[in-house]
Amino acid sequence: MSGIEDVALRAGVSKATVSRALSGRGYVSTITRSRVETAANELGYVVSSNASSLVTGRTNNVGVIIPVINQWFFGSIIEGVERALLDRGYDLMLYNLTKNTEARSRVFEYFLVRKRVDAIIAVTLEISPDEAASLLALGKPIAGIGGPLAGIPTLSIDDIAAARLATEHLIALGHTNIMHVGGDSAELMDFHVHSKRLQGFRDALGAAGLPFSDESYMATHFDIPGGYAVAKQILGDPRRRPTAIFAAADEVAIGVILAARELGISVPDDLSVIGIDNHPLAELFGLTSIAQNPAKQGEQAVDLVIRQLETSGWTPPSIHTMVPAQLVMRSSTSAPRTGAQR
Amino acid sequence: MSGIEDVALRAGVSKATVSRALSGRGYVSTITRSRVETAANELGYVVSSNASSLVTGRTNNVGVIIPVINQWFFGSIIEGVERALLDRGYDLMLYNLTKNTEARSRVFEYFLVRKRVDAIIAVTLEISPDEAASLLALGKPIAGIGGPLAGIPTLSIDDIAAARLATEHLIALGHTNIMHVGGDSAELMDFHVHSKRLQGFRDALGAAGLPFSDESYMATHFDIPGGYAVAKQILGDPRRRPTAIFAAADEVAIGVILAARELGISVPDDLSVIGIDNHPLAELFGLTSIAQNPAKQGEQAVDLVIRQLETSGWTPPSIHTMVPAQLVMRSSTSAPRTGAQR
DNA sequence: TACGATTCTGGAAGCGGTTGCAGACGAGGA
DNA sequence: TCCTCGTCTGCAACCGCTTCCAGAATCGTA
Repeated sequence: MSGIEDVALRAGVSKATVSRALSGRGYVSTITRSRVETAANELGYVVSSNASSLVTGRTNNVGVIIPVINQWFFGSIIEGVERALLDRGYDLMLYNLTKNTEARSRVFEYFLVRKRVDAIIAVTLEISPDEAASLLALGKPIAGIGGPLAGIPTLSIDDIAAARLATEHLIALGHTNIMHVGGDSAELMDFHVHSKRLQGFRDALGAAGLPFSDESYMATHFDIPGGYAVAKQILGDPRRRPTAIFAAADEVAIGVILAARELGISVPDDLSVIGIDNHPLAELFGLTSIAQNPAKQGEQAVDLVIRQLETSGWTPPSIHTMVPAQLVMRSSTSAPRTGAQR
Repeated sequence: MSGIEDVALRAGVSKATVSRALSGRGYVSTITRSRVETAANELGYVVSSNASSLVTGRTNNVGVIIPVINQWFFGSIIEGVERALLDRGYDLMLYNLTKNTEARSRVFEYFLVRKRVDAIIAVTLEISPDEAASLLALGKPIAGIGGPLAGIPTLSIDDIAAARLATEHLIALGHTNIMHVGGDSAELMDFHVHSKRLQGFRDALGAAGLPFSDESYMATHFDIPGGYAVAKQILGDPRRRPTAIFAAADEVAIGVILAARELGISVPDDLSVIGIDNHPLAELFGLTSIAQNPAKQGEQAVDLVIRQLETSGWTPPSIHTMVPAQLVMRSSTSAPRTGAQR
């Protein structure tokens, strides 16, 4: 474990020069720089980031707060964030913020405060005003992925538009009896997502002059079993059965398809299904979907905070950025069977 | 941003005493301690972990190296590790080590070296001897989840026994024509897993006097589409069709079930299917499985490294620990249709 | 009452870097 | 030739905490 002093000795220069040579700051002649570099290599020297941080005030760490890890959307975000951070030489500190208030407050009151991160990325966090305030109070660059967050620059697809797009696709195919299966507000995901996708659904129906009633919408868990369970209910009664279902997430849509198959309901002949996400399993189920790219959103969030960190005075151009989402057509949607409904 | 000096002033004591009071090390009278504590609270003081680390040499960070994030098994491990670490006051630094050699060597040569972590947890890493050596050379506590790793204490289920258990379950039901669908060695997962599960399968067949041939085994991607694709091939030819399939992971098994359903093959009447993991989706598909608990394995790995960190001289009792795995019976396995075979 | 053992506290020396400052040097312009 | 300016380097002062050491106060016991 050699220190900077050893390198200085071996290179025949002072600590200050070693520091300048290795960090690339200040004047160092090329000859000296290379002497220092070889000395450092020979000794296997590597700067103590602690000592360095202590004086510079920079940790080269970014904290990531995320409500779930084990779900495609969130896992992809982490992957994107991790890759982007490491590319830029930053380390990623992961905080899994579950609803469990004990662990939760600990993150806010203990972990985030200790001057260990330069910036924070908050992922679809349903946080209280108090918590948002305490994040802001840290005075560090923050970016969020997900719905608008008080005072924090965020990034997400336009959930309303995506839901409208999905619904319009069904309407364009000729469907008039469409149901929406959305997320349960008790879930960990930012509630904005659920309400916005419902909103987009309603908007599209309204624009097409189609009615919306309590029967047009059901909430469930945001996963395959959730979609399956609710579809079993919805599809059980043939008289009320819609000709199309817009699920707020692909996992839910896949659950719907599985339930339909079990009930002998043909997709898309008897029932069209569309989801949002373009989940890796969508291909296998031929699921039509609205594609979004969480890994890329993660990278963009990293951009947002790193840019604030590295170009002083820079602030994000807008408080909420919408990233694009497009329709990916597959075989789970088609025109309704003629005469089946109306 | 008040420092320890400010607290000392306000409490009317020296920096040394503040340090002792707040860290709980050394003698401090209760009255002084409480004065220091209120002063610290009033100022919103929190120690600079950098400064602290610099002198103590401890960072209170643990690095986690993991090949994939977005898969149930790996996501669960991260969740377990994260929870356990935060419980003990450690932060988690995440390194996603993909096959991509560029990013990979960067982790080994740059990130792990910088004295930023006290210990390392390596998850089912297929690492080269060089890489293993460079990990060991850090001189830090290490624990691994997955197959034996040269010189590194590891932790996993007994893959051979688990595979044997699964196969024996099928044999006990009366199956004699059993196929195994395993992982592709090109996958990111530690290759030991694949070969061991195959080994357990062969052992069980052998013990029951059943033949094993090249036709008894196929490899595929370790996910639902992988299982689906290979099952389409296997089940396509009725004459060669086995009465039971042991899939090396539940995701693969679910792919098999989906393929069987599409081909009109009844599970379990025409085909029994068993997997390993007890994946959350196993319930939905009625999948019989060998249950393991990756989150708990994560916690145990944390135990292993933290214990080494906090009790000097302690080393793990054994180089490789086997954690239990039990059979969970559901509806995807049953006796073969009488007369269907043999 | 005396004395050693314990408890408590402050001074000061680091931990391993970074950076302001000043001096030395060579080059270009007046 | 002299002066100025840009380049290069070392000295030394920190960054904010921990801990060794020594001295003071308190306590228990002979």
